[in-house]
Amino acid sequence: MTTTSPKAVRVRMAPSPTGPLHIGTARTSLYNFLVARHTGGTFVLRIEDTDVARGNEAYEREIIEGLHWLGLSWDEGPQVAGGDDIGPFGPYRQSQRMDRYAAEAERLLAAGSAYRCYCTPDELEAERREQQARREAPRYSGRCRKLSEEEREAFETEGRTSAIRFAVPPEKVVFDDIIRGRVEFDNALLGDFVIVRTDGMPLYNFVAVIDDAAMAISHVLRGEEHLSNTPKQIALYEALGYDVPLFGHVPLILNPDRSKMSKRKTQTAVSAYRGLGYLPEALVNFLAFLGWSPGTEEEIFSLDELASRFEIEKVHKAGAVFDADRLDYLNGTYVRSLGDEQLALRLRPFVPAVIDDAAIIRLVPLVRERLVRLADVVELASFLWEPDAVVASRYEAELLAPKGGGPAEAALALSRAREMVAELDAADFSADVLEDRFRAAAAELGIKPADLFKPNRVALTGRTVSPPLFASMELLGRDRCLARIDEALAKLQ
RNA sequence: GCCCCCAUCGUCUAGAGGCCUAGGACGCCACCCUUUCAAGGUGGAGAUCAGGGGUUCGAAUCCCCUUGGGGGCACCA
Repeated sequence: MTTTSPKAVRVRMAPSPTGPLHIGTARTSLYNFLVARHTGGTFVLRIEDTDVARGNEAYEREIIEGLHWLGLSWDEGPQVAGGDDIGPFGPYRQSQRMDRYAAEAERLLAAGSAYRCYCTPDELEAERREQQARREAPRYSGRCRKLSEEEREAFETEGRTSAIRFAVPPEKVVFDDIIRGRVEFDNALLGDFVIVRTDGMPLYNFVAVIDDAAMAISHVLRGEEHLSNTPKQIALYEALGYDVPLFGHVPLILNPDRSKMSKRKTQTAVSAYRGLGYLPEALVNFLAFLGWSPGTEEEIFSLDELASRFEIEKVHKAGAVFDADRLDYLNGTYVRSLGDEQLALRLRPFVPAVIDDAAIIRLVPLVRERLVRLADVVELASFLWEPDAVVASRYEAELLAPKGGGPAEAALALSRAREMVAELDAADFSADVLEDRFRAAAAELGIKPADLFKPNRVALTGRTVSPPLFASMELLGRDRCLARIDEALAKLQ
C-alpha cells in the first residue's frame, strides 16, 4: 500500500445486525478483507449492535454465516457459538462494551467537550420546524451547551432525563481520503450531535470512533454514505485524544436507475443469491469488480488471486450499477468450471432426496452447460423425479407435434420410438445405442431426425426444452420411458 | 434548502499528456456448430471520452465553469 502508515495494517468490517447481510456490506467487507490479505494485515469483525430496538440475534447469525459462505474469514472477532472472542481487543460486540463507552462519555463531559442536553423530542422538533421555515439547515441550536448549574438542576428536579451531546468545535476539517483524495468539510455548519441517548445507549458516531481507536484500526474503509460522518468522527478522535486513522470511502453499489442499491429495486440480501444457487466464488469475483479492476483483460479470479492484486488506491470514485446479467454470466462460467463431484456436491441442496448422490453425479453432465444458477437444475431436470402423471399433465397435442406436423406425425414418431425402446433390454439401454437406433429409424422413415426426436422429448420430459434426449432417456430408464410414451400416445387419441 | 462526492459504449471497465481513428467483458444482433435449449466459435452494431472554456506542440487524461447524477444532513448504522 502506498499510503504507508507507521502502524500495522488493521482493517475491519462492522456490520449492524438490523437486517440480512446486504450486498453492499459484503462488498465493503470483501475490500477490507482483500486489503488485509494483500498487506499481511489483520482483519477484524466487530458487531455493531447498539441499536437494541432494531437489532436481532438471528440477523447476527445470518450475517456471520453469509460472511463465512463468501470465504471472508477474519482474524479477530466474536466467537460465533457465543463463547469467547478471538483476538486481544475484545469484546468485539458493541453491546458488550457499554462500560467503555460510558467511561469515555464521562471523560468528554469532564473535559467540557460534551454536555448534557435536556431538550425533549417535541422541543427539538419545534426547533427544526422553525429553522426550516426560515430556510436554514436543520441543526441543533446548542442551547443546553450554556446551561447554568441552576438551570441544569432545575431540569433534573423536574425529572427530565438528558442525552449527551458532543460540543463540535467550529473548525474546518480536512482529510486525505485514500480513494477520494483531499476532502474538506466545515464543522461550523454542524450542530452538536447526540453521542449518548436519553436512555443511556451510545450512538454510532461515538462508539465507532472509540472502537476503531481501541482496536487499533489503521484504515477505516467503508461505504461512501459515511463520507459526511467522517468530519464528525475526526473531531471526536481529537477530543478523545486518539490517533486519527486513514479513511477510504468506497463507492456505492447502484440500482439500474443509479440510485443507491436498495431492497425495493434490487435484491440486496446475500442469502437470496445463495438460495438461488449463485456460487460464492462467482459473487466474490463479481463484487470485487464493482468499483475496481486489476487492469488486466483477465477477469476470472479466485479470492487468493484477488488478494494478491487488490490495491485500495485503485478503487473507483464513482458508483457502479449492479448488473445482474454479468453476475449470471460469471456464475455460469464458475459452474461450468466445476468437476463432476464438485458440481454434484453443490447441486445436492437443490435436488430432492429421492435422487441419491450417485444419481446427481450422473445428472451433472446433462445440466452443467445449461445452468446459470444451481437452482436452475429443477427446471432442467425435474422430469427425472417427477411422477409420470405430473409429466403427462403438461402434454398438449401441439406440443407433441414435430415442427410443421400434427397429431398423426407425433403418433408415428412416438409409436416408432416405443417399438425401439421396447425391444431394448436394460443392459443395452444407453444413450449411444438409443441415438444409433433413433437415427436409423428416422432415415428409414424418411423424416428428419429432429422430427422424430421432438415428440419424444415432450413425451419424456413434458417440455420442449430439455437436456440431450438420449442421455435423459438413459437416466430415466427403459420402463419409465415406455410408460411416458404410452401416456403421450394416449393423449393423442 | 444546506454540505459533500462523482462523470469513458446500455452495463462493468482499460486508460495515470503522445502507444486511442478509445481496448476488453456482459448484454444485444448475425452467422457457424447442433436433436431442443445451452455451451462453444466467428463477425457486427454500440462512446464526437457529459457540455463549454482554458493549459500544452499535443488532452479521455491537468485546471476552471456549466450541466447532469448521487450521497448525507436522526436520541439509525
